[in-house]
Amino acid sequence: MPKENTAPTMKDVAREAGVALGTVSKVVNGLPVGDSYRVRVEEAIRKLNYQVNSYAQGLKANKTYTVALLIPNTVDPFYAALTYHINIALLKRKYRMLLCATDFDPRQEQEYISMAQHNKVDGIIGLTYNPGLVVEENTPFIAIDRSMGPGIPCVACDNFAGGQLAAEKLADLGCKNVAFLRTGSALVNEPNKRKAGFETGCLTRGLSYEMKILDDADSFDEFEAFLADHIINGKLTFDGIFCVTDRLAYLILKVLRKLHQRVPEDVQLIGFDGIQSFGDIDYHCSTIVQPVPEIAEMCVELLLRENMLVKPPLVCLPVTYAYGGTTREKSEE
Amino acid sequence: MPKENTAPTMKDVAREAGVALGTVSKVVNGLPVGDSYRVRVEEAIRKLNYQVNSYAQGLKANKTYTVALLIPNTVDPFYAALTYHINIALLKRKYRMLLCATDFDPRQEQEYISMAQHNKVDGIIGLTYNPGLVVEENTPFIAIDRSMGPGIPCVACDNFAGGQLAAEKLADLGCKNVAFLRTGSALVNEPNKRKAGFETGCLTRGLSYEMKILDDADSFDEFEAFLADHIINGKLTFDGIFCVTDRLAYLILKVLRKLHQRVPEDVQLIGFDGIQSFGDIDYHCSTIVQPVPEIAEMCVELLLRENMLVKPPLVCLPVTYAYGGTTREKSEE
DNA sequence: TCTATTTCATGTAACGTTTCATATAAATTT
DNA sequence: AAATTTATATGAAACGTTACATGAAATAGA
Repeated sequence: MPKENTAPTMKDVAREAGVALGTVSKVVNGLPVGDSYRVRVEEAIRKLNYQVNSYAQGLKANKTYTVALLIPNTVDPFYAALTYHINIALLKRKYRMLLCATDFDPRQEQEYISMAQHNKVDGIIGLTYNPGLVVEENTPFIAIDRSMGPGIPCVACDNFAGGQLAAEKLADLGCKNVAFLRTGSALVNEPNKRKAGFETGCLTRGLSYEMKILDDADSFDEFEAFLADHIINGKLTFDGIFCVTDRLAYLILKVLRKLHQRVPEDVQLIGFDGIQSFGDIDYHCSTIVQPVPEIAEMCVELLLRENMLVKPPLVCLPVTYAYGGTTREKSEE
Repeated sequence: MPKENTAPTMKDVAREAGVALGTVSKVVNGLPVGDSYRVRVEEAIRKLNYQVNSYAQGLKANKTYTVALLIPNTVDPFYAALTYHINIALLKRKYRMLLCATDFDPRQEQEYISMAQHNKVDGIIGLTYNPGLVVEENTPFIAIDRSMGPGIPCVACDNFAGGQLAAEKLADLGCKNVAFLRTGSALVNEPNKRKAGFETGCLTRGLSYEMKILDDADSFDEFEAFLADHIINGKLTFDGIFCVTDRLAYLILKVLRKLHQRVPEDVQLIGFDGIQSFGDIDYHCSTIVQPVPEIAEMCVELLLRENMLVKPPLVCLPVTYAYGGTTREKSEE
């Protein structure tokens, strides 16, 4: 009779089915077992409502079936979307996700990484900004949006192509004079290629352009000063602006409103990331959309891939453009 | 000499320090040990960079040090905020969080709950809407925003007081004729008290009011029809609107704009939840703010409380009002 | 100085799995 | 029909902990 008030164990199943412990283990793991045995064991499992204890499995196998997600927070919509899709991709493979919100704190980032060496997680998917972060080459680590060094794959959207696409869109929509706006000093990360891509797009399409880069994030005033400087006779000299993130686009939209510039009539605005209001209602702005579900799937696939000898240093996934009200659309596209 | 390529175990520490296994265990768990032993063990721990294997601990103690969070997704900003703060509260107590995104699917909700009975998690914090959900009385479960039955505590903000506060604010700001708008058919949940609270507030302050409740979420057209019906000579008969969520307020704001009603000049709008753009920039609308960090802390505290005999059926946490641009403020408040 | 008592480190068993060497029964060969 | 091979179920050991019974050393009492 199974013990009171406790989940049934393999031993209980073995007793119930009248077979040996090892036989139950084989059935549970899909290894070859005589049919009559298999049937009896399966019946006992159903009767007792048995489920394997994956912590005991992990102890034996020296695996934890847990992957840590290192991410600043889950409140920023882009991080939230990544968290959601990575969680789904992991659960699909019977892995748990240990959520490690680092709040951009280098100390916490390093601490969580040291966990991996201690076999507390089987691997890490990390979106980090701390330039001094040390990840040893043999650590099972997948970096998002940043190359961490040899042997550590990086997954990102095609940031260069995204920048280029933004320039082309603005050109298609009739812009002549455009600007690129950026904040953040994280020069180590892939998203910096957005600038280069935009520049290339502008050159290809003959757009005249200007670049404005600030170290501080959310520095409303400085951008206001910059844009105010480019107003002649009440009219902005730019007819198109590409912001490095949707978050920045949100701020710039407010700046433009304050400066009495109409969007998209006077100036068209394109952001980057594909953030949606309340997670799903509509796009904050016209934007270059990152393929978040695909990025998530790729991170998990790479991390759990058996043959880790084949480690691509960088995987770029394609971006798309989405209309979000801050551009003048030619047609229904 | 410790084994190659493997995290050091207690055995390694014991060998290094020249003490018995049990002594190391005691040191690790802060149990009384002779000073000379403690020093040697601590030194060995530092030298080998040892960390306990909490899966082995859990196996022994029949605990997993893991709590499941059942939540529809992490993309909706309110869910994202809860996820973030619950994660922090759990990590603070050395517990892991298993994120279970249910996507509102009753099958998944029930499946994750059955996990708890199988000792795969030590407890569950759940934000669910499925009315048929079965949670047995002895299950360690804390429900958010919904009473699940006897023995299952519910944590929520003070929804009634929130509704009342919204009515009072609108009255303070000079409204005479107000409306309450709501979507969603989840009549089982605590947030329904927002309506009763608002009604009470209106009666107390002598506001005339109207209630509009739709089953479908996000039914832009129906609300547009409703509000259009209340426009006389181009002017809305309401001078104040209370929306059951910030999400709905976002939609209503669009409806009002379409109907050429100015906010807050013609009509003032108050939402509920305290959602901020991009997680932290500014409030979407003037709103009743839920104390999300406190809700998270309370859920975790209740779930992990030793003496679970003292199970309060319902814990209400206080709400506050925040200005978010959709109300006419008298002063700097 | 010798026994009685206390103190505290030791080492073994157990938690729920998996794996592997062993044993048993069936199938094949001669 | 006896001997050999093959197939496959069995059960013990091990994974890294904790808890408890054991025993050795140190202190106190006479």
